[in-house]
Amino acid sequence: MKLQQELKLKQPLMSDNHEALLNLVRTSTMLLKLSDRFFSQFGLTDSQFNILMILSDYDSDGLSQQELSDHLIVTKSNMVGLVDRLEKAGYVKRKAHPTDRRFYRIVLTAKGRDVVEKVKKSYFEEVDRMMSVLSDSQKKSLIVAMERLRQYLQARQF
Amino acid sequence: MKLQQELKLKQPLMSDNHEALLNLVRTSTMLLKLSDRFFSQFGLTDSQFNILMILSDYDSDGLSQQELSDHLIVTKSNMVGLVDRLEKAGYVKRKAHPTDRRFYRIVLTAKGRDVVEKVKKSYFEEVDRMMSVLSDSQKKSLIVAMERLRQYLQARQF
DNA sequence: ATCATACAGTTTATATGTAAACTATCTCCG
DNA sequence: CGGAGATAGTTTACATATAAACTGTATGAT
Repeated sequence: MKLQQELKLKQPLMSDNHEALLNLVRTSTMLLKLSDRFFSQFGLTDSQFNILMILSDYDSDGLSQQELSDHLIVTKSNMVGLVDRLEKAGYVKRKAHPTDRRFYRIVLTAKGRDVVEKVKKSYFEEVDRMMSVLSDSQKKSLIVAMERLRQYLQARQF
Repeated sequence: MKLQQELKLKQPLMSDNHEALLNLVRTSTMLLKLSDRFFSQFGLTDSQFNILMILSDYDSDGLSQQELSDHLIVTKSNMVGLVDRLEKAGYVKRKAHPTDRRFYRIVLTAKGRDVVEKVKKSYFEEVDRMMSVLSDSQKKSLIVAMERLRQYLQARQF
């Protein structure tokens, strides 16, 4: 649906730029809510799943909380609570760094590895269902445009 | 930048669908953070600005908290705090509905109208700067794809 | 050697967001 | 009329997110 209708605005949107940005943000919000609802079946949140996914890619070495924060682009203060809850649920462990006592190494437990393997599969099926309405070329153009935009925003230090 | 590098993943992403979704969400998050940082200059948040924008489109009649929730796709329980803070800042007022005592009508104060007019102009300039790297046809394709995706997700009741 | 500086993690205060249970009010139907 | 159900807003409990101030640890330069 057109954004002007969705927002029930009396006046048309200001510019293509604003319309593109709002469409982007609004669609992303929708996808995030649907993902979160999907993960709630498994007692997980979107953020928690993403952390488990990244850890499963690194496995035995683990990552520090700071490194996890960098991957997910969240503050390290936010990561404290995220890891707390995952640890409480038994999915990850804080292991002491062998030489540097400032660090933890966050690693998946066996339980955590099981959960992420189970959820990963059905989440990707859900993603396929959600995104199936876009053509291959629409998806490719979208990826190119998003990469270009992020590249630009980073380079210009917005 | 490619997502696989950004996420420092050892393994490539699962599918075009997942790559498209992650690009979308990640770029949106970035734009939201930049917008929020922009609004913080004026002591506002992104959500607060959006509410003021919608109210300025409706003006004297105002909207109920439920209607505002519907516009912004947030729960009515969330709207309570948002309106509380805007009221405390003196930007909006809760006016009693003339006939139905369950409702408020949320209206802009003079101060609220001033703020939104001032911020709106420079925000749209900021949006133009942020989005300027995309070509007109990229923006148009993006808008079309996002509308199509939202339409589909709504129709399929995901 | 020690002292300044940098770095990892935590805490606190604040904002946004959800779901579920609650209160107050309204409306409609028998 | 009067009660059942719908509706608007609130509260509570929780998760996520930031910024800023803090603690503890490591490192490097003088």
